[in-house]
Amino acid sequence: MAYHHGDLRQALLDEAIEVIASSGVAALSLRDLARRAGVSHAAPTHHFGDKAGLLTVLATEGYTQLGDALLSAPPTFLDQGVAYVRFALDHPAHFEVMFRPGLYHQHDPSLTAAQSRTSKALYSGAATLPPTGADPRITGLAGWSMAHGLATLWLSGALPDLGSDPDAAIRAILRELRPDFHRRA
Amino acid sequence: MAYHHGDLRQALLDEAIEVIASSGVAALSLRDLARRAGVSHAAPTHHFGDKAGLLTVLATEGYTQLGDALLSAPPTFLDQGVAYVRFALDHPAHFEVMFRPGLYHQHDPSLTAAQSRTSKALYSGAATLPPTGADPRITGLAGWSMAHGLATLWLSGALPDLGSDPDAAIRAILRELRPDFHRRA
DNA sequence: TGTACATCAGTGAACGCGCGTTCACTGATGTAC
DNA sequence: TGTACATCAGTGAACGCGCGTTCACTGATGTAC
Repeated sequence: MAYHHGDLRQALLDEAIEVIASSGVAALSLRDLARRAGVSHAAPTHHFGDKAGLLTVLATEGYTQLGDALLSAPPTFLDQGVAYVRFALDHPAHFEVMFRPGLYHQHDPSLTAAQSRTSKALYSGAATLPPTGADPRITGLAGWSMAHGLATLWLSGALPDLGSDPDAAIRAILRELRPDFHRRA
Repeated sequence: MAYHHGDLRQALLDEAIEVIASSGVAALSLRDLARRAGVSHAAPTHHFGDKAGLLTVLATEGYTQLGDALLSAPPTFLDQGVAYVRFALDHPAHFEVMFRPGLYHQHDPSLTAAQSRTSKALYSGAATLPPTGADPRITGLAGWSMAHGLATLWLSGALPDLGSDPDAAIRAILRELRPDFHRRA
């Protein structure tokens, strides 16, 4: 094996994603990542500074990718909601880390930039719902809560089996917010 | 100090709730609990067998109390939804443990009994919403997702400040599911 | 009322473990001339 | 084309730590007679 790994940084991130997705972030250790990458246990420090540094990278990646997904979906609550839940199911490791701010460097500049971009996209999605007299911020929170709760319950294994077409199930559930509107559309 | 603590079991549970609420379940250790209770570090084993045993007790308590809260609230989606979110905010430690089944003994009989009682209560709440043509199970999941997502986002600190009357904010958000129905009522 | 004995609750020492981080180091790579 | 040198990436030993669990034990409590 060569002394230089080639792309150790990315390899460590990939391993971390795998570990978190299958065993949760609590099971993550730098030494284990190094072991999996076939490298000495002190090597990761070189790329991330410390453990929180590695998780900061994952959180930033997560916010960026979620932002991309939201911005490239059709600008309707339903499509963006599906995109949100899909992101969580497809990238459970990123999703888990993102919502545990205690684990990473919350004030990292590129992290906060990604966060604010994503939260703007989030609110613009809910803004496409028809007004009902309520404060639109309330409507936005309702939509976000619904998508987030669905994703969270799904990932925690609390949901009953939803059949063979998860996307259809997600859509059907989200549609319950303002059923008349979506039926018309 | 007396050799016998008096009610060490409950004292350890109380300390655990405090630690989890303020630092997360990842920060929980049996040795730390023993230290806080002023007792030798091997004492907890005596009452809970192992760490997962202690968390099983917390999860069971949580499901029981959540079930109580749901069953004693008025039988409407809105009231039960508020009860759900309130439970999460008032008992964050229980709530956190409940939805991390990897941490406790999932097949403990009194745990599973509490769980099934609570999930029945949960579905009966959403069943009070007016039918819209959708499978009622779908409507139930929509309502549950919304309450759960709101609680989760709130606890993770992701939400913007919701003002001085949290209960009103919760109600306003949950009302966005079927606004017409609730307005009429 | 007194005594023997079983049971229960908590002790403290020891086990083996994996962890994050620091450190002086060495091998590999790339650049300047 | 060759050489000196700086920089970079990874090594491996060591640090100090807290953890869960096991174990033989002892002090306290309660019960039977």
